[in-house]
Amino acid sequence: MTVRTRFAPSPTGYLHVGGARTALFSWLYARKHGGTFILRIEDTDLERSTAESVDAILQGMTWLGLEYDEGPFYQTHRFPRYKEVIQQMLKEGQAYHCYCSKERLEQLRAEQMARKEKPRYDGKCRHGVPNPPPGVAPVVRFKNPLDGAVVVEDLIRGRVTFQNSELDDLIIARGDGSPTYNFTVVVDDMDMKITHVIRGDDHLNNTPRQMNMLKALGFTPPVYAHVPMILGPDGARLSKRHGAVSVMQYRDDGYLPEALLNYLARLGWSHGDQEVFSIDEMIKLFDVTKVHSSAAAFNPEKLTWLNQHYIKNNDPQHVAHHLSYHLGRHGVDPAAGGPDLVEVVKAQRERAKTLAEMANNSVFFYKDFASYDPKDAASHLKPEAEKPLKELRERLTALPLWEAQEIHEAVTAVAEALGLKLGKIAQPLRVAVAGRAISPPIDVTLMLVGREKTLERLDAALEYIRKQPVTA
RNA sequence: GCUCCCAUCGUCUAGUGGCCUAGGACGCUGGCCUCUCACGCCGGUAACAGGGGUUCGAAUCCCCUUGGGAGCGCCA
Repeated sequence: MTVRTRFAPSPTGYLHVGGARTALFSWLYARKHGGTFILRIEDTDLERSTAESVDAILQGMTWLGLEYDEGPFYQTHRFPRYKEVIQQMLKEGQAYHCYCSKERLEQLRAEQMARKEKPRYDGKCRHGVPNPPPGVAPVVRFKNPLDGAVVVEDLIRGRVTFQNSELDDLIIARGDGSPTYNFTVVVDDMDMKITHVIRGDDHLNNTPRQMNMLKALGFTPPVYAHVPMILGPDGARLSKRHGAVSVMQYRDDGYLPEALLNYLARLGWSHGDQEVFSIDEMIKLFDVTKVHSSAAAFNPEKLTWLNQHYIKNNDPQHVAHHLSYHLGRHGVDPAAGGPDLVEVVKAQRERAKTLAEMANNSVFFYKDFASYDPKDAASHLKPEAEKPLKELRERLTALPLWEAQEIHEAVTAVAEALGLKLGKIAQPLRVAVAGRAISPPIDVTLMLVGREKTLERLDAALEYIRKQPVTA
């Protein structure tokens, strides 16, 4: 039997990290077993579904690299099929028309709540309605078994038993004939021959109903795995007020997709003490069976640590590709001139936790800065820096080769000649060239900035120093 | 309220009856390295929710309590 998994988001917003995690788990499961991963858009809620959300979800999946083998299938395109199955169930007596008004249902619920009972449909129309009230468009309800139990052998939760007496006859088609969620899921999982349903555990309580319908339709239910939800750092359900929950927000904040994937996989799951997993390792080692059954809190610091790890250790070429997107947001096109981006990545990779940070710290390689960092200029571009900088300017101008090694020698030579510590000269130089006291090693920095720009900025700094009012 | 689920450092986790004076990682923190910022390296901090059992022996098995979560829609 070929494994077939699916990710079935409803397009009512962006792809959030919780959805990304269940998508990842489904994808991993399919890849691990040489199966098929299907994307299905559950857009039956016409009110809330939007085309923009579909795009956002697709974009998120693409950025993460979770490519699907089939789909996207849209439930709104499948209404004829749902109608067909509803007719069939009606004909076979597995479903029935219910004429109860919303008012009666509401009252019923209120009464049951008042009696401290679990609110549920009382089955009034289950055995037929002799005189249907005129003008009422009936809904269709599934005839749930009255007794017995449904046992879910959940890959993560283990055996979970539900008594049928706890379940009521759910509505599978609305008054206007449109199918409801729990029903479309059943038909789709059946038609798409889904073998493993990996989804959020908010669906665990829906599972027995879905299994009952599947059985009524003569289909063997798939294997289920309900993954616990993600909590915010404060232990409450992860939501917007915790900050970034959208996958694309993480891209814009400077995270690498593999870092997010690694973090998400490791959240609620582990393989011994291993923290870092390449995609291939995840496919090989990930075991949905070993996912914790308790909810896990999202820890942004650890994600950031992983991101830093990947920035530092991934192929610089790959990092550069993602970095150029962030430089673009600063109005810089690294392909249009300036130092080789890959070299910039190599110089910066150990000093950035995110690509947004790296981009921010790298624009000076490509673009002149408008002003110095005030504090750094005040502490380093002082009169006493004038002499070493002038001296340095001469040596740099005379350098036969513009290489880090030569530059380094020139800088140390000036320091020695003037009896200064390296920092006394490297820092003013750094501020002159980078605009502030933070940059890669000074020789590498100058090398990347280039001789022409370096001398230009050195002159500007000298000029700046001369223009400062002479104070103590 | 009812049904279902969950419970090891602040967080993610290892642990499946003796290897546990509970291990790793993030974070925080002391130190080293150092031209800045960092990286790196060495060290420290901190947990089995509580109570009963079972057992020679329990973080590991059972029960209760407490605490948390989800579901109970003509939403998905």
